[in-house]
Amino acid sequence: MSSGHFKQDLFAQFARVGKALSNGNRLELLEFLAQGEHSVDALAKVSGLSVANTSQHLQQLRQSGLVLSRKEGLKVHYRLSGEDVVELMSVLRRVAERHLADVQQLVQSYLTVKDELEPVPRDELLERVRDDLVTVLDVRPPEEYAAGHVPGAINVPLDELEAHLEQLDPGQEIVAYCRGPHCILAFEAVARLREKGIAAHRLEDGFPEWKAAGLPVDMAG
Amino acid sequence: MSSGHFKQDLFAQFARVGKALSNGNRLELLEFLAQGEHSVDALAKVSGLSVANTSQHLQQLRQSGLVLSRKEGLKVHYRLSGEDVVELMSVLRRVAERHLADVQQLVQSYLTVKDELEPVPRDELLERVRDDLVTVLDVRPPEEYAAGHVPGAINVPLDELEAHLEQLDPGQEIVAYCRGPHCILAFEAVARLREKGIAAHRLEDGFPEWKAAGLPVDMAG
DNA sequence: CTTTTATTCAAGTAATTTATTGAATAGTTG
DNA sequence: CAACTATTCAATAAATTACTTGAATAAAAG
Repeated sequence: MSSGHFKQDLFAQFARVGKALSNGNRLELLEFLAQGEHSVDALAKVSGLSVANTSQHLQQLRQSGLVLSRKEGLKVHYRLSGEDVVELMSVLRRVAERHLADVQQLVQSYLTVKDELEPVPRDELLERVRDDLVTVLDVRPPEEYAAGHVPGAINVPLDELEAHLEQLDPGQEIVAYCRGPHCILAFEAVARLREKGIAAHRLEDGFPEWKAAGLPVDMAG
Repeated sequence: MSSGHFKQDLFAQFARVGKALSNGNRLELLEFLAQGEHSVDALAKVSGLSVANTSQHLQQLRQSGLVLSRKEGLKVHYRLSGEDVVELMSVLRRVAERHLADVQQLVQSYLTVKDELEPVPRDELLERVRDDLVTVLDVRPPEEYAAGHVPGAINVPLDELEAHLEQLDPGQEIVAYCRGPHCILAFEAVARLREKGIAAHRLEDGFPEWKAAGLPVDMAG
């Protein structure tokens, strides 16, 4: 049993997962799936890809083991195959951010205020939520909020931020989060709140990382 | 500043790292690099690839930020750009093993004894080493052992195992490790030792994971 | 049973990737 | 400086990937 091929076969299998991560559009689809289950055409809409193309990418993801699908009536719903996929994406992000100058440049030019925002670590937020010291804002679309959110968080999509300003306790600190560590929505929300003189911070990562860390999650209402 | 392209640009960058992981030969090179620094032709030899091909793969890995290089005389030495790359490989492995049936099958058919070996977790080994309760065997080639190993470990390449048998305290438990969680050397060593009636176990992962976890490491001698 | 909707399939094209080969470069050694 | 060694570069062929287009399914609704 020449085990000489074993190593190569095994690495070839690992490479299947690597291949799934080798395309930007697939990574974007994975980030949407990390927010919760989505149908093919919902994913096609948010990603801006054609339906056929989206379907093909999703099938590749399924073959690589990163997602699972479920048919319900006309629709096919895709979801991540486990929380470990969120962890894989997180580590991929971190490695890229640490070792690729282009990523550092992109983050700097689009998320300029990054350093000034003093992001709040997950555990710290959890404590402050328990002690009722902060108002937590979920700035994602309502569907994603409904599929799961940080306990006690209020869903305020970015374009409704101004309308909700008056309902917020101006004395209490605000922490905003969205899809992930590089999601601009939370950055933008914090920037706008600070313009109004409100003490606002950003959660270090987004909801998927919160959930993957095993922290408590609220659904729907 | 239409930030609409930001997300796509960012994911395209992350995909550069994914691309680096999308080829089995590159993953094998990364595993060798996780044992320590290596020159191009050393990597070409161990991987069985042509020198030119190896060089090109290494350049791709460098462009993706996963490895760094250093020229010394005629030789160019490549190394991982950080311990986070080891973590990325670990998570990739774990995800593939958990969600790809083909991987489970491969592991089962080549590492059949896997379940019987009762792998020892890192922290547990560290304790037992401190209390001098175990003999630790590093079954990798001498060069890799020299570049770093578990403190107190004895370097016994697999083909010298029989010769060293008599030097081992038959009463004391043995823990063997090699390059990583799927490296056959340690599996093989444990199997042979057990045939001789010696109590032997396998370290859960290999040396790179031990080092990446921040546990103590000995060099050379 | 026809129409509509959501998804997949199949075919085709352009672009990219992998590995091979032989030449080019840079540093070392006799 | 001529010969040698380690690495990279450049050109190529074969295979794979990404996306588009239009047709094929399959379930639901009229």
